[in-house]
Amino acid sequence: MDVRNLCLGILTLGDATGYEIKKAFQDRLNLLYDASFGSIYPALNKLTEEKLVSCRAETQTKRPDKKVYSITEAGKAAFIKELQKDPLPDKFRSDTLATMIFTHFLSRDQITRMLDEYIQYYEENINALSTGCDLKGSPAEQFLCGFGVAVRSAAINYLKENRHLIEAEAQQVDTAAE
Amino acid sequence: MDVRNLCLGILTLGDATGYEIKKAFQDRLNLLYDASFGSIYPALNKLTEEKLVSCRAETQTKRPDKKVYSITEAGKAAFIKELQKDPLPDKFRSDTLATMIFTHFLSRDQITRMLDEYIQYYEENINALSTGCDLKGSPAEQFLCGFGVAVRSAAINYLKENRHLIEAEAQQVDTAAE
DNA sequence: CTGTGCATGTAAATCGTTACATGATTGC
DNA sequence: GCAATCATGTAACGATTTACATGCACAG
Repeated sequence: MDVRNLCLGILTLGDATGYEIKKAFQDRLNLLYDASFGSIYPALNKLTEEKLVSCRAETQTKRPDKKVYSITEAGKAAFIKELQKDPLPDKFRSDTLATMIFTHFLSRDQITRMLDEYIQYYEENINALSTGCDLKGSPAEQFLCGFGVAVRSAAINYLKENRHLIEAEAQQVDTAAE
Repeated sequence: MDVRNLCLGILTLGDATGYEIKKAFQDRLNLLYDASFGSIYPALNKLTEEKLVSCRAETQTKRPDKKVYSITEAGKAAFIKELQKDPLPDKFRSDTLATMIFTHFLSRDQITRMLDEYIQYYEENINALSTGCDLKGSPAEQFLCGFGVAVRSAAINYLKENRHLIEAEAQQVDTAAE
């Protein structure tokens, strides 16, 4: 699923402008996928060319003109076909966790700070998910929200309960260096 | 942290060939970062140019020649400097979860199959982590392993306990369609 | 006799972000 | 006055993957 197909998917939920699609990426696909204007607008132009979406211009007096996109029947069919494909495996990349392999090069304070910030980062994630999903959203979206919260809560718990394992290690290094 | 710096980091743990570094990505950075030969070899050549690693050729009779890389003092310093930087935020992208937003386009069987495969995928992840981290590895690596297992276990639990939320939804659609 | 492991590398293609370009409006 | 929101787009750049190119050894 690339930006192109996700734009198509978002348009199955209702007409939208490129700007609104970008917001949908932030709201509905929150923490799951992000896309910049630099990828959304070209995708939308290409989809229009291929007749998978149609576009009507709305002139506005006090704002720049809008281009409102709607998915076509052909677009809907293409998207449903895309959904049939086997999903690609998840991709996860964490700078913080990769750094932790090399904690022996860091001071205890640095490790502590890194862990604190990582925990805080996950807590912010949870807040963003909770406020974004309370009440509003389809059952599927609530399910996904709950998933995000469950996984991040587990991460926080693990970090809090086991951080001493790598902090203690650094302590020893500090002591040994004296 | 790009491939370049991770190669440097892996070389702080001992000399290695490009081929062995690739394996280290799979073993030590398992599920955290992957890199292909197409990125490792050019990175190693560049690092050699910059004198951050040194390279000695080992001719082998029954195998192609090896190039064994060692990190230099300058390389070690550069890597430690890199570690001081604020880590970039995590990146997570899941095709499967993104697909789930659009479960209303899928049949109940498809949803069930997708969930089964996703759970199985996480279970395989956990097996890979467990076998890879039992006994061997530094405390930091064991900590990371434990983290991976904790997070994935939570994911599996959530999926098992809440899958009915999106499966039930599909049921209703099927029934309504009759 | 076929697949897997060892071993290195290049070039093209992919997919995306960042920065740039433009400009009005509204809230603090 | 300054930041944020609305609104669209292009071009350059970046990082990495994929496919290609080559080749021997060993196990099943």
